[in-house]
Amino acid sequence: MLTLALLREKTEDVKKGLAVKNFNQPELVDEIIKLDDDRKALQRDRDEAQMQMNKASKEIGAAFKSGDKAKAEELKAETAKLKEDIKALSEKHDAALEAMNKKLILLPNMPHSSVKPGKSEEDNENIHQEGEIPEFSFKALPHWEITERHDIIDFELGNKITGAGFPVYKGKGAKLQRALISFFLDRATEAGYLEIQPPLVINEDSGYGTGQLPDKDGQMYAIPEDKLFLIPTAEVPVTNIYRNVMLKEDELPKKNTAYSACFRREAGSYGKDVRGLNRLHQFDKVEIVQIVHPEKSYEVLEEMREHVAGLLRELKLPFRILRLCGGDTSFTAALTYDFEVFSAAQKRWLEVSSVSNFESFQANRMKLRFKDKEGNTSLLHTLNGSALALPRILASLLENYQTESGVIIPEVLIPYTRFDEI
RNA sequence: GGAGAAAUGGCAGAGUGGUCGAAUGCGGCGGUCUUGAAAACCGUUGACCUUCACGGGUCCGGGGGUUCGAAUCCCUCUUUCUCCGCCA
Repeated sequence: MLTLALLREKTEDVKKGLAVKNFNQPELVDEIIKLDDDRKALQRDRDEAQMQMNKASKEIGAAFKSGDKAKAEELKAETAKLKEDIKALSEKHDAALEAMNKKLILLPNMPHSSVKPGKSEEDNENIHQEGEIPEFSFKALPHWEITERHDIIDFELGNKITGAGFPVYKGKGAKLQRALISFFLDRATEAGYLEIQPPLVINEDSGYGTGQLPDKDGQMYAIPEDKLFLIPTAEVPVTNIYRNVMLKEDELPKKNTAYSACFRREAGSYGKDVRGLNRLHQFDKVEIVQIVHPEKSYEVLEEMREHVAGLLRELKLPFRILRLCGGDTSFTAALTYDFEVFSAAQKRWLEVSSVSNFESFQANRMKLRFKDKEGNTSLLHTLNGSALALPRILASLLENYQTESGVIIPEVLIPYTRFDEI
């Protein structure tokens, strides 16, 4: 959620920024400011009435104490009108506040100045590419054939137990997955992140805090009976650790990492994109989250980007980094880098990580603030990134590292898998 | 799942209808003293909204109610603790 101060001070800049994100209701900004003006006027009136009421109550109390019952009763009669006024003004005030908030949460985050306009993923900017794309002297198999040949991931079995998009990992497939999780968590720990095991189920307040609610609930699996949701990413429970929190400046930065299963309904997905491990309803991911001083967040974004790049380098997977255009940058993000690995048999780039700076957008919703040395409070900045999402890493590992007879395990993973080929 | 008790400032813990945003202690910050530190002593120490400012308003787990007036009474939800039951 954008701050009212920003809307007021930089009204035109905000409108321009939102246009980069293809947000087409600039008039909302003016409406919000107008509603806030109304609200302030109503608050002044209500506070004035409340003050008189408080004064009268004290006088009544004093009258009773001094035994002047008649005077007390007289004063009491006078408060009736005040009471009505306060009630009416309060209701109007609350209505204006609610109307304003309803509109305010419709505004997406402002994009960073480096974000270029654009409609979709086609307009994303390729800013970096490295690693060698493997060549095969034999016919390379897509990962879903490799997994079937070696019986390490069973998609059919998942269909039986749950439905499409819930594969069953078996034997070396399960172990390779576990190895990757441990590898990623260890690297995050070495980089100073505190490992967290969060709940996989969240309440409405948490969904609201990170922006999945109120209007993206269609992407989450819900448990309506308990008003709970399965997490779409560990970002949600981990960032919500800091909901309604006041940190001290010297506690910054807060660095957390978490492995979790992630659940996504992926309503509207279809076609070849969903083949094999490319798009699942349940998948594993290691997430990194940082809560930082507002002046440091872009520096930290680069640090996180470098962390993710380092993982892919160690796995020796060819990858590229995209700076997302306005249209593809999520509602809550100011700047996002996507990481894609090349999957050698499908001959496709697969998204394996998304690293974003949310600036104060989430912090404002969550009331996540810090107190500086002068005692002033201000909003913190939040960032997160996948480091990394497992299924597509697994897909490209299987495809890129395949031999005619099997799959070689990347060297850095062997201490974790304790086998060197499949 | 059943029965009971509780939820107050960073922490501990008073406060059962009236100048209570809240005693006291600890902790934090500033100062006196000291070569320095400790101890002692003095002062200070929550958030939010509003105002150019003075000031005003709100907040004692969340929500609602009674009352001229609620931390205090009532309803409800949540959480914690104790006992019983069940259980990885």
